Formats: sequence, structure tokens, C-alpha cells
Amino acid sequence: MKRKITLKQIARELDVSVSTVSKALKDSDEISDDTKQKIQAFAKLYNYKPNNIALSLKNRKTKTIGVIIPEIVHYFFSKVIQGIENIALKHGYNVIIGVSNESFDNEVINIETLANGSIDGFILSLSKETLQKQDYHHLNETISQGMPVVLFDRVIDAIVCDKVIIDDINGAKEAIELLISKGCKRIAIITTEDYISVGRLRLEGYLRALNENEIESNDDLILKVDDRYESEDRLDLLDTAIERLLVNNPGIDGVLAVNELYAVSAMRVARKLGCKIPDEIQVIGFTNGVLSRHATPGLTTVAQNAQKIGEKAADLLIKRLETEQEEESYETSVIDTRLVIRESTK
Amino acid sequence: MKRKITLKQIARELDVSVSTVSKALKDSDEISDDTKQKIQAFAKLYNYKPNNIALSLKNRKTKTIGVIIPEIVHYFFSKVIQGIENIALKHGYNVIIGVSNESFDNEVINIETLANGSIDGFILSLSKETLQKQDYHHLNETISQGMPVVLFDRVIDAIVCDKVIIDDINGAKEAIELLISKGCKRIAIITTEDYISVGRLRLEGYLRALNENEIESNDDLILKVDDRYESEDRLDLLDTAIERLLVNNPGIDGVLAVNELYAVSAMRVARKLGCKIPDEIQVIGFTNGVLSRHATPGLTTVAQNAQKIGEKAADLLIKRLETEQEEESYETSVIDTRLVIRESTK
DNA sequence: ATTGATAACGCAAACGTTTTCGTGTTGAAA
DNA sequence: TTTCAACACGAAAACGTTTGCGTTATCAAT
Repeated sequence: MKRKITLKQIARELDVSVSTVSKALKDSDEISDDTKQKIQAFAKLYNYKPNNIALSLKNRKTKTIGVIIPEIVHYFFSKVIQGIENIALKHGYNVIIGVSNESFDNEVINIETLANGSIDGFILSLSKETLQKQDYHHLNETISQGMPVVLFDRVIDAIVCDKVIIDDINGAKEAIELLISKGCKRIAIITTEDYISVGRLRLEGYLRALNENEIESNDDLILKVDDRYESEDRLDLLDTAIERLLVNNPGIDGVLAVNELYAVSAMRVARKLGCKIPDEIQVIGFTNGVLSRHATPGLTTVAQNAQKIGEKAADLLIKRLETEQEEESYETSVIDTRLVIRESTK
Repeated sequence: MKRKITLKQIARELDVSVSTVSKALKDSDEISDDTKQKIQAFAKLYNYKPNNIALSLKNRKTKTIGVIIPEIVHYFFSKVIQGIENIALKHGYNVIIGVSNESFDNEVINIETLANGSIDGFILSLSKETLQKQDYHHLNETISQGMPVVLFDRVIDAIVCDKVIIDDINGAKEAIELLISKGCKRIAIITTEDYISVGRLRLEGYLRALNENEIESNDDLILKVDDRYESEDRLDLLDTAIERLLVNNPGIDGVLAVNELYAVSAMRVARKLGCKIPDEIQVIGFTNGVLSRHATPGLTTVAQNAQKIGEKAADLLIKRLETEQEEESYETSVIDTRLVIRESTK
């Protein structure tokens, strides 16, 4: 086993100084051609590569981006990571992933362990628990220590930094408008509790669309799902809640769900209740993921361009990292949504 | 903005030496109680945290695990990462992710940039292109440099290291046995090309099960899907291939697919051809992911315990990292599969 | 008064780089 | 022969830690 070789070892072996080796490998013209060739050949032979850690310490930058997401087994988030990876790789950055599992404590721990020199900046989406507690001191502290942060998807005004979001209001509004144009009169929405911004905003879009089309909104048609129903072993509770919605409110002919899971669950429940999709009920979801694509019938969805979100977030972060000046003007980038029509709408 | 504080700054501020600060913060009894309290209080006030990079350089270990996967937007791989993250966090390790996108070159680049001191060890699954080229020099080199490596899922004998796999042969065999016990007489398999080990092994299990049950195998019933059909915009080609399989071989009453995508595609095509599932054709897939759970009908699958694979891989790696001695005996851990019965089988 | 122990701290090296600033050697010009 | 560039290289500091060892000062014991 031949361990990695260092400048010092090369220097000793070739009987020159460490600085000579360093310069020779950088092709400095301080060093004679003879010596350079000798050193370069030797380095190549032993496959010398500079030690990243030493470089990081010296340069005070790690060329590494920290990404903290609530959940990794999730089409949207993994697609965002893919976007981040793309851009990062292109600029010579590595990506280190932390998963908060929707827990505030995990988020804090992840941030704290990464913020001590391991990374140059953060890209993150807040955990549900953090949103609920409305405690952002950990983020504001790392930001005030000069660590650049880019927030995406689940963002919050109280944190001042670059942000990447989608136009949730408009995405939902367009979806509802599609349903209306397809003849829906009684449209329900399956959303999250209000503290999750995307749920709140999509509900807002739903209400606006109804309002603009002079359809009276009805609280009975608004189902705010308890988070806890989202875990894999609580699907029955989600189904029950949806079933209650459909049974208690006969005549529902359109459903907007704020994520894939809610949407396919709605379709499953509707089918169970004997409703034809899209003939009797039309369904639209959010996130054009694998579920939407392979559901039966195929699910019409509001595509979020998750990959683009990741790319934009990485762009913003890297731009801030590479331009030293501390611009105190932060950018919020809005990524457009796109309706993908499939068979769950007419 | 208050930047992170260092030992040196504390030392200067309190008019002591750096080493005194360091020792005081470690509660060394070389330092008087007075000084310790003063220093500790000051450090706490300024929220001192040791710089990870400096520690890494000094200790020659980074407490970071490098994970390289072929694809991140993928239930199986993201679930494996979740398992790795769990264990890593528990042992104070960070996880840095590289995505090869099934490309040999990307795999090499990822490994090389991470191997230069950024990480203590690798966990990885080989890219398809690497498997095809059968070129493993990059891995064998990093291993020979003393970098611990754990391979999972797509493993290869030519690389000598710890490995974590599932019992593909047996998993497939049990699936086929289930189909046979449910009355299937003419069972097809939708698998990958042979160079992908999991496809090859599952085919092997299929053949063994047929053999043991004295059913003659038939090459016409073995569909080896071209990789390129797997991308999101090539789904029609996959469907066409499956359709050809079903149309050219009437009487197929059972299908084993080596992944979720192939399985739901098979169901979609079968339904399109007017076949009832599971009455006329029963289908079993691999990977108990979100597709299997939410397909209609629910897909019976061979669950791979992806999270357990990740946990085991992380365990193996960390064990090797923490026990310094260079044991030259490598372990191959086999994670058991589990049949999850749903409505796509009788 | 001398010795020796002990307490409390600082020095310096080490991890692997890069880079600034010498320094010694050569050769040519004066 | 002296002087001065130019050339080729080395020493050392710096990044932020940790740690073995050396160095004081104090005080008790002889």
C-alpha cells in the first residue's frame, strides 16, 4: 500500500526544499527547467495531488457547499439536490448533505457542525418543526457570522438572505383556472396546515382563482391535512380524511392537491367511492414526480422545476462566494411553474 | 457581522498563550481554575467552536464519509443515503455526496476530488458505464492508497473491499415461487442487460426457481431492457418493448420485473392490452418504493431494505475507520429481502 | 541557604500547503 | 578585480489546532 505522497516527501526524496517543489509543480519561472522537469516527473510518477484539507486551511475556503433538506427520500428534494450538484460540479464545488428529518434539533446540529469551517455556504429548506417554532436564531447567527445562506422552497421573511421559490400562488391559480375551464363547479383543495408556506400560498392561489371567477369559496372544501398523516405508515389516516371530505361534500368535481401524495391518495379514494376520473372528478397535483407520471390515470400536475430551483440556488450561492464584496442586497428568485396535463383532467 | 473567533484571538484578548487557551477549553489540570474559568467564559461568550479544517489537518482525519451513487432521484439510492446518514450522524460523521450519473468519467472525477484528503472513506455503488467498461483502476488505486471503501448493490469481485448486497438470487427465486404457487404457468422476466449484476443475479434466481419447479425456461420470455430506455423521456420505448413481449408471447400469466419502473410499465401495458391484473397477469417488482405503494393496483414487490443497506455499509466503513489495524479480511454482508404482497398478485 | 517538588504557563513542532522575502551563486559589464 | 543583475533556490510565516516538553516562580523540606 502506497500512501498519498506530500510535498515534503518529494522534497526530501529529490533533495530540494518544499517551496521549490511547490513552485515547480505550479510551473513557476523562479525554478530552472531542469529542476521543474525532474520534480514534475517525480510527482506524476507518484501521482501527487495536493491535500484538500491543507489547501482549505490555507485559503480559508473549502470549495464545499452545505445542503440541508428536511427529507431526502422525496422526489422534489432529491431533484433539487441534482440541480445543485450539477452547478457545484461545474464550479469545482463539492456538496455535503445534511438531513433534518423535519426536526428543529437536527437542523441546528447539522448547521452547527457544518458551519465550523467545513463549508463555504449553505443552501437549505427549513424543517417543518422550525417553521412551527418560528425559531430562526441558528440561521440568523450563522448568517451574521458571514456565512452565505440561500433558502429555497420553504422560506421565511424573518431570515434575510438570498432565496429561491416557485410562484406558488400563481401555480395554484392556474391549476384552478384549468379545472374551471374544464367545467368544474365545486373544487376542493387538499393542503397542509398554514405554517407551511407552500401550503398557505397554494391555498391563497386557490382562493384567488375562485374569487376572480366569482365562485364562492367554502371552508368545507378546504382540507388541511395534519402533517403526521404523511408518513408511510399513516396513509390510512390520510385516506380517511380525504374520504370524509368527499363523502361529506357530495358534488365535488375537482380537486387540487398540494403534493403528489395527496393527489394520488385523492384519486385512490375517489376510485374507491366509485367516482370516475376525470369524468366525475378531475384531480391536479403539485410536483411532477415519478408518482404523477406513473399513476393511473396519469396525474395532471403543477411542475415545480425542482432541478432548476437547485441550479438557481447554487448559482446564487456561488456568485456570492466568488464575489468577495459584501453586497447587502439580497435576491429572491422566482422559478416559474408549468402545468403538465395528463389524464386526470379532461 | 462578527466572524468566527479563533484560539489566537482569545489568547490575544486575554493575554495568555494559544496553548493555554486550548488546554483551558479542554479543562486540562495544567491550568489554574481561575484562568480556566476566565477563558471558558470568554469562549462561551464569543461562541467559540474549534475549526474543523484545522482539526482535520492535525488529526489527519476528516470525520466525513464520501458517498458516490449513480443517481440521486431514485427511491432506492436516496433510501440508502438515508440509512448512511443515520449511522454517520450517530458517530459524528458527515456525509458528502457525489453523483456519477451512471458515467464512468464522473465517477472517476468524484472519487479523485474527494480522495485528496476530503474524506476518510468511501461508500459507493458503481455506475453502469463503469460496469460496462470493467475498468476499476480508479477504485483499486484509492483502495491501495489506504482509503477504505465499501461497495453496495452494484458490486464486483475484481474490487477487493467490504461489500453490502442483497440476496438477489433468492429474492427473485421467492418471487417466482410465489407466482407459481398462485397458479402461474408462463412467467416472463423483465430485466437489465447482463453487465448489471443485480439484473443478472435476479435472472439467475428466476431460472433457478423455474428449474426447481420443472418449468422449462424460454428465452422469448426473458426481456433484457436497453438501459437507455430508462430515462424519463424514453418511456415509450420501454413500453413498446414490453408490449412486444406480451403480444408475441400470448399466455403470459406472470411477470417479474427487476425494478419498480419496469413493473409499473408492465402493468400499464398489460392494462392497455386489456389484461386484468392480477386475474390474467400477475406482476411482481423489485424495490418497495413509492411507486409500488401507490400504483394501481398496488404492486407486490421484493423489498430490498435499502435503508438497512445504507446503515450496514456505514457501519462497516466506520468500523474499519475506527479500528486502526489493517485487517486484510473483508466482509460481504448480505441483507435479506422481503416479499411485500399487494394487489398485483392473487 | 540550598534543594526539590509542584503548580501554571509558554514554546515549538506538527499537520500540508502557498507565498513573500531573502540569499547565495553565477556571469558579464565596468 | 570589482560590481551588479539575473537566476535559482531556501527559509519562514501563515492558516487553526493539539500536545509534549521546557521554563519559570513559589513554597516547603532539609
